[in-house]
Parts: sequence; C-alpha cells; structure tokens
Amino acid sequence: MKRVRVRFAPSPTGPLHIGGVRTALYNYLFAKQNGGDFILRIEDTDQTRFVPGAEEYIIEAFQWLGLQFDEGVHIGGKYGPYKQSERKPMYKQYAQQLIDNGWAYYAFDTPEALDAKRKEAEAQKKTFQYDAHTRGGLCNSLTLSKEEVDAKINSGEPYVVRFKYPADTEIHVHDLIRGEVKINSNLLDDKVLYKSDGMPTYHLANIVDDHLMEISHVIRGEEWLPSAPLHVMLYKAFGWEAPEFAHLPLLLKPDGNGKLSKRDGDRLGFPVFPLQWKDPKSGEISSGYRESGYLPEAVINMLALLGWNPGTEQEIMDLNTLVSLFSIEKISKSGAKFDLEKAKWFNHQYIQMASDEVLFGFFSQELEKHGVTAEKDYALRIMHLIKERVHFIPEFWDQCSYFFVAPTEYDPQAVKKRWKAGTELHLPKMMELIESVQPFSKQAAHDKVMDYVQSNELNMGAIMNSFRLSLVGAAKGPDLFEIIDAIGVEETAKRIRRAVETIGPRE
RNA sequence: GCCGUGUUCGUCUAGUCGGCCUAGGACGUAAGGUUUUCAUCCUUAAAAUCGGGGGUUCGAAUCCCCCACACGGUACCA
Repeated sequence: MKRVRVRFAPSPTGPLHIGGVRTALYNYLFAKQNGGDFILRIEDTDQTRFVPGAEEYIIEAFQWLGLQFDEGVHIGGKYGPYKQSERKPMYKQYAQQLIDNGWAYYAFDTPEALDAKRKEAEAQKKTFQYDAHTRGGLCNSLTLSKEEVDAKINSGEPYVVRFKYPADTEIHVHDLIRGEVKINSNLLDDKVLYKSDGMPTYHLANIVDDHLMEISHVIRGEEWLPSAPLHVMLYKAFGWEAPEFAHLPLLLKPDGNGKLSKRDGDRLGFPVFPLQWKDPKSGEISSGYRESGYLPEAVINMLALLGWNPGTEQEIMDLNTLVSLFSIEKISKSGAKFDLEKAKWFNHQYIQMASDEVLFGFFSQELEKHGVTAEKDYALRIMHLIKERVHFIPEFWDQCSYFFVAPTEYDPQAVKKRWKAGTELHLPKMMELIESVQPFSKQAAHDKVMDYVQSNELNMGAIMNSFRLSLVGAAKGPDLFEIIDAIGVEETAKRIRRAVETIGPRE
C-alpha cells in the first residue's frame, strides 16, 4: 500500500481563510490517521497576486492552531523546494513533454483576440470556448506549419501552451465524497497550462508537483471539482498514476447563501481568519480568532464538525481524538453554514476544560493589558471564581475588573431597580456588622447580615443587590461574601462609603 | 446561457444495504428550577409531513424518474 501523503497548497494572496483552515485540518486528520505526511506547499504561480506577508501569516496561523506539517516551505523536506516560484525551471520540460506526445500545443492568440472572440460569441448568446471545434480556426501550432511556429517562438513572440482535449470523450473522476463524476470532453475548453510569462498555471504546476511529491490523496475545496477532469486527463497524458480525490463542501455564510467571505465576518461580527490580518496595501484590519479570544483547540473542534461528524453523539473532541475518529466517508456533501453561537459554545467549553496553567497565561495577559499587577495567588483565586462565566478570553476582564479596581460608576438600571429609600442608611450598618466579625469568616458575616435584613424586614433582593452594586458597580458576579472575602473587609467598607456618597438617598 | 454539485428542525447534523423514524442529538429559542444578582448549571418544551411532484414496494428520508431552487465552475486566478 502506498504511503499516505497529502498536501495543503494555499496561494499567498492574503490571509488564510477559515475554510482553508478546515481543508488543511481534514488533510491533517487524514494524514495522521494513516501514519502519513502532511505537507505545506505554496502555490505562487500568479506573481501578480502575490501579497507580502501572506506566506508568513499562513505559517504562523498553523503554528497557533497546533497543526504541524511534516514537510513544507518553512521546514523543508526531501521533496523540495515547496514553493512553486522556486520550482519554476522544472515545469517547462513537462509542458514540452505534453507537446511532444500530442497532448498539448502552442497557442499564439493574444488575450485581446480571445476577448474579442468571447464578446462576439456573447452577442449571439453563446459561449466562446477554445476547444476541439474552434482550435482549428485559431492561431496555434495545430493550424500553423512547424516552420511558422518555430519562427514565432524564435522571434520571441509570446505564446502559451494549451491542453489538447480529445474530442467526445467521457472523462470519469472518482471522488471519495461524491462518487463517480462524469463529463464529456466536448464541454471543456483547452486550458492554458503554461503561461506566456514562463510560469505554469495552477493546473500544470499542481499535477507535476503532486506527482513529484508523491501525493497520494488530494483533499481540497469543492471549487476545484470542475477542473478535476482536466487533472485526471493530465495524469493520463503524463502516464502517471493519479492520486485519490476528495472535494470538500464549502463553508457558507451564516445568513443567506454563498461562500463565506471576508466581508461576512466584518458584517456579522465574527472572524473569518485564524489570525488578525492587516492588509499591507489598504491598511485595513480583519479580525482573527486568536485576537478575538478563541482557544485554538476550540477552533479546531468547531471546524472539524462543520461538514463532518463521527456518527456518534460526541461533540467535544481534541485533535488526537479527531485523528482517530476521522473518516472521509463521513464528510457531508453539502455546504455548511458557519454558526457563531455554536462557536461561542465550543469556546466556552474549552475555557472550562483548559488547565490552570494555560488559562492563567491568558488571564494574566488580560490583567496586564489593563494595567493591573496582582499577586499570583490572588489572581489565580479570582480566575477560578469567574472562569465559568467567560466565553472568550477578553471577557475575563469584564468579569473581574472589580476585584482589582474599585468601581466608579454604578449601573443606572440596577440602581433604579434596587437602591430603595433608606438603603444609604442600612448599608453602613450592615458594614459595621461585617467588620465586627473578627477574624473575618464568610459564613459568620453572612449570618449576621441575614439577621439584620430579617429583623429590619428589608427587601432581601433590593438591599443585597445594593450591597453588590456598591462593590461591583453592576448586578453581576459571584457570591457576595466570596467577593468580600477576596477584596477584604477594609476595601469593602471603602466601597460602601463611596457608593453611599455617590448614589445617596433615593425615593 | 452552458457544465457540475447539492437539497432532513432557524443552524450543524444522525439516519450505512428501504421496515426498530410516531425522524435522534447538539447549538440557539421558550418555560421552569438553582443562584438573594448576572453568568454557569439542571429539567422540560416547541421546532424538520425529510425541497416539490410522480413512480417502484405490503412498506421510502432511504431506490427510480421529472421539476424547482441554491451553490460552484465557466481567466495566460488559484
């Protein structure tokens, strides 16, 4: 049995789309499950679309996600180089090979001439296609004499190499997800394999590299399915054994239909990219999962389940579990809409499961970001107190700021609802009771306060929330006496005085 | 237009060879409980006549045909 070798082959034209991440993930899972290799190849045959920083971004994104390549641009390997621009000299001979055995031909038609043809056809509600029916009337090595062709090439006239589809042939593509896909060659046009700038197109480079790198399975997005017949024919033309194909369903936008795009993320408020990206030209910033406070493990888990599931009811799975459970057969055929709410749920789950060590790393960073320095023991204690309420890392601060910084403002809604007449008198008295507990104990303080509330026939919800409001600034947070214990009796007294002064008596 | 691929609760999906599906789970939603607050958590509920229409069959979400719709492709882009 052939060794499993798969590749993820992005173009460095911008940040890595989350759909691309899923494609890479499925490749990874499949490779690892079969003890195979996972390769990163950069497909930069279109020099006009190159975006500086994109390649580095891609590498960093996978590092963050914890998806490790066995070979690739950044780590090398036996089958390098792993960047197509660096493989440029290799491709010409393969184009030549195809010409020599009649599977391809030179074409000299200018882009302008072809455009005109297309427009002309369009006017008649037809589509112009460079194919078996039209190539006889165009400017190429099939219609020109050998001398004319040589003359053109020797004079430096630009040319491309096109694939020569056989006429009226049924082409079969076997797809691991979709089964047999058939198409008649008459419907296909003679794709350019080799461009006039001396670079191969995706199609040629892809097949040559996959063959040379001994790729066993091509797992890629569904947008490639229409060109799969060409790829199958190319393998045939070269006399090479074709890899297995699996075309993944697309990731759709959450509302409406269509591919998930960068704009959808901005519009709906969720990241479409693993890492934040700043466009080097426009300076525009697109948000990333990392910066938005997602844990990489959660992103992986969420992505894995978008279009695949193990067939059981298990939903929480780490990378290793995914590796053992994954199967291409269980990938669904239809596109999946991205669901922000479910992503949020996954992240919450992973935050709860994270080790203290990992979580504290994030937590202390958040504190630092807000200019807070705290003793580790204290910070750790606070983290435990509030972690179950955070869904995303940045929420740590929203949930815990009052443990480090006294509130200066009080949620007006809560004040209106809870701060009754007389509150400004009761709170200091309750505070005195708490101060009288020596040494402080949550339970004893709690009991004394309860006694006071009951004997004065106070509205429990109102008075206790006013107390909370004074300490927190809002009607939220963990157990009140837990908070008092954490910030200390002295600080509590200070906050009560301040709240009473600020809010004062009310009707 | 042409070609290709798809179509089960709002969303992600289970549903291998037709019967155990009066279609299951999860997210979300609603109600209730816990919490004196918020969040969490727990319980319960509503939610898909399986895109539509024809067949085949004792029996179809599952097989066949037609239609509709959506998406993808249709570049010297990947």
